[in-house]
Amino acid sequence: MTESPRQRPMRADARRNYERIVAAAQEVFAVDGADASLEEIARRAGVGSATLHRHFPTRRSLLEVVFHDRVEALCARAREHAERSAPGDALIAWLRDLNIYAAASRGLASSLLRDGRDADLLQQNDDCRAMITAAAGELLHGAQRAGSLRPGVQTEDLLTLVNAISLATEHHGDDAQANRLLDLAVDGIRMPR
Amino acid sequence: MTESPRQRPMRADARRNYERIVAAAQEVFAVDGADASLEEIARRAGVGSATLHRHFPTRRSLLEVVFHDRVEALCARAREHAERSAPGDALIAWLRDLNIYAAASRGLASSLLRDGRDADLLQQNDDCRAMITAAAGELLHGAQRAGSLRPGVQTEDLLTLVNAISLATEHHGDDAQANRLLDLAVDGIRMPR
DNA sequence: ACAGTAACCGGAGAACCGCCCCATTTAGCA
DNA sequence: TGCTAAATGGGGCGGTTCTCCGGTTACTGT
Repeated sequence: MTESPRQRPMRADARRNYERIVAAAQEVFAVDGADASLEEIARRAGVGSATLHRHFPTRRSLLEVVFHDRVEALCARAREHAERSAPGDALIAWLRDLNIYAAASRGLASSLLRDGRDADLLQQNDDCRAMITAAAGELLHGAQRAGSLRPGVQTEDLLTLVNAISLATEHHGDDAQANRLLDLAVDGIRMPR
Repeated sequence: MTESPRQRPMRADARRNYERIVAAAQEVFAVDGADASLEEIARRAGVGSATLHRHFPTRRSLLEVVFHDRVEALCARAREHAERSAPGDALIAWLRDLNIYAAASRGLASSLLRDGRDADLLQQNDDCRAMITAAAGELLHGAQRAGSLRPGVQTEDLLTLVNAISLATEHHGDDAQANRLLDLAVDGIRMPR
């Protein structure tokens, strides 16, 4: 769905294969999670593995494209929450959305967020991460201005924490646990004094 | 260090290889993390890969043995905390220990905790997990009796949460972040009302 | 001391994986 | 229509986990 307009408009056959790969990846990732076999994706798309690797040099770049739309939807929800709810509630509600999304994506968000930093190959298409960070940052700012958050909470940390919860729970396939853990993190383990 | 006393006492050569493998695994896991190549471990131990797989049918069973000692030390610290500090503080302090331990172990605790549940092969040697759960459970009970914890906090959830933080941060190699995230989880994201 | 036997070993091989080279095909322009 | 640069994908390489099985070796009972 989302193509990258290079300098030249991309040849018709290239475009066709590109889209086939994305479609296949969508299916396979949904079933096997983000660590699915790229070979299998190529096979199902009916292209050689070399073609897949040419279009998507890294696994991450493929994930990026496959989930661009969903991430966009998620960010749209952030805006909705911001309009509908009080700043503090909006952030919390959206964190819940994010958690559900990540859990449903079988390690995807995890993979997207995880090596955002440690990928030395900077400046690779960080689209999804950037969008999520932006959405989170805005909600967080609002909540902070309204005084609904503990001071010193960083956007980066918040995202990593939610991501951590998804990472740890997705293997259990246990959505309820993911929600419990988020509640725990939101209100804290310790009794407020 | 820790051998499993089967029905028969294990032949001398078997014992020797077993220990060589554990020693090699210790080194290799420390360098490459919990997903290190088993082949490499066998190579370094000077045994065939079949021998490794006979002694340790799963990667997890190897990790189990390699980190038994460290986990024991960690549980000992739990007892120390329980004696020295107020129940609530003891738990929090120990969670910090656990977090540091997990971070230092390069994905080990993660791997140990992660598939504790989803491993269908029940009744495989769950030693480490059991020890940690027991230690955590005791501290948690104490803290709960003293009223220092929010009600409804489960041992399982607590461990998973700390584990999640380690999982998410270890790739950054950023201990400071791990600590910040734990603080966040302990006191909560939201302002107490 | 010396079998005999059961336990143990490890090389080789099957079935995967990601990644890349490069001879071949093909789309689009003139 | 014919030329050229772009795109393709089979097949190879080096890696993984895990298993089979013929050969070796440590223990045991006489």
